[in-house]
Amino acid sequence: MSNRTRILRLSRYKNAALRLKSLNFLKVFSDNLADATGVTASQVRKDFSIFGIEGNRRGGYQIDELLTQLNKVLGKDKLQKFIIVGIGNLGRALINYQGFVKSEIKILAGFDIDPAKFNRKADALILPMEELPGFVKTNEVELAILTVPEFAAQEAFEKLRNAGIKGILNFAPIRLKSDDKVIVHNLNLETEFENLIYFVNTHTVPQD
Amino acid sequence: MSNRTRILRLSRYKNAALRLKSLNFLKVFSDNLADATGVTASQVRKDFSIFGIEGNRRGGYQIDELLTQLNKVLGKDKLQKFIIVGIGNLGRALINYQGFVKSEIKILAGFDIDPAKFNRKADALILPMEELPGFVKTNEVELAILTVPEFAAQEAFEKLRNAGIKGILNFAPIRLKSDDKVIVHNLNLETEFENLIYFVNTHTVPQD
DNA sequence: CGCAAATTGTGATAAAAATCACATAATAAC
DNA sequence: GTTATTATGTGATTTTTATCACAATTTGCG
Repeated sequence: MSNRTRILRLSRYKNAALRLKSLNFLKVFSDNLADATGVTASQVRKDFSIFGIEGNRRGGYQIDELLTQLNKVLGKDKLQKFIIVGIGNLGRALINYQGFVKSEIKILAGFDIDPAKFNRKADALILPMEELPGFVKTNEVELAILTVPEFAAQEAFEKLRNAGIKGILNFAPIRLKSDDKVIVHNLNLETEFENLIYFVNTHTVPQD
Repeated sequence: MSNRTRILRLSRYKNAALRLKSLNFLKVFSDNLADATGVTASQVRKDFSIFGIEGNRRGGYQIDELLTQLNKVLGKDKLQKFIIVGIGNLGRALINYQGFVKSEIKILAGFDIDPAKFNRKADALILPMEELPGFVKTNEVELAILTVPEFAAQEAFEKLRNAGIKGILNFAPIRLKSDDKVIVHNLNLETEFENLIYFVNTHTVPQD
């Protein structure tokens, strides 16, 4: 009882709660979160109930308490260290992205095979692939982002697997052959574009 | 009978078929596509059947014919023109991304409020926001990508809406208030990261 | 040509996800 | 302190989505 869409919704609730907190709200109700995220109020409550997150009848949810619990469920109560393989346009953008700094996500280093991209400065460390296994071990990294071209994806994936990486966010447009040692989450930008195109062309409104 | 996940799967089938075509395959069976995309063969057939895509019993699907039909359903039988608003790390990466060139997706121009980012060269046109409505009209653009910071998202959205944009791929971490004139597809990278973190931390395997 | 093998297409069935609806509890008002 | 009001939490129900299973059809082979 823990599918992907439900977890995605928990993330959204957390973001909505954070925004309300920044507006000095102290408590929040299921229908506030529902409005902010575009689901029904009972969906919110059901999701919470499945993860044992409780509020007070009539009193709603204390935002601070709620955030603590959501972060705990989502594993954001501790720093999550990533590396990134493939420093093209997208890889570079992610490494420079400032949106994660306030959250518990940190991209420690990038890796590439192109010496022209290497960079030993601490703020945007880019290292040769050969150093990947050592780096992963020393820094106890479990998570990786894969932003290499399609033809290089499977090989890069094997290297990450062998280095002991446990989870990969894969932007390469290919389904990686994996056993269940490594969890791969695929995110294909072209597919997302196509999805939007479909709904615009058919004038139908998807329920997000 | 046309939800988002089903359309996402059609995109994946298309990508898988393209890959097989590049390996000189002429026909493909539902279980090939199933293997390549990680679903069941009957799911593939059911998806096709819902969109009236037919193969031959015993003969499978002719790849060329299948691609034509999938592209038609997905609206990729004609060029889809995008603009992009917000030229930060991610916006710049998408504008420079080469992955779309072979597909029917083209990003015509970027828009920003920062004069330092303006660029009138044809290959990576970046214009001031004031020129957006005119550009959209002249070039008959219906689709946009929104990569501005959270605080600027709602305002940028209104401008896109007023300019006549019909669909928006929104990377800003906020749910935009919209009527049904504009279709908004939200894609929050932090949420995707959190999703992976959850499944790695809980050692559960999501069915992708 | 006729039989065997393989694959589709889809109605029936099962599983999963979302919504409903209401008893239960907390809060506020007087 | 009693009553009225407002939210939650969750079992029951409905809706949606996916799988099963098999008849129908095509292809290949002797």
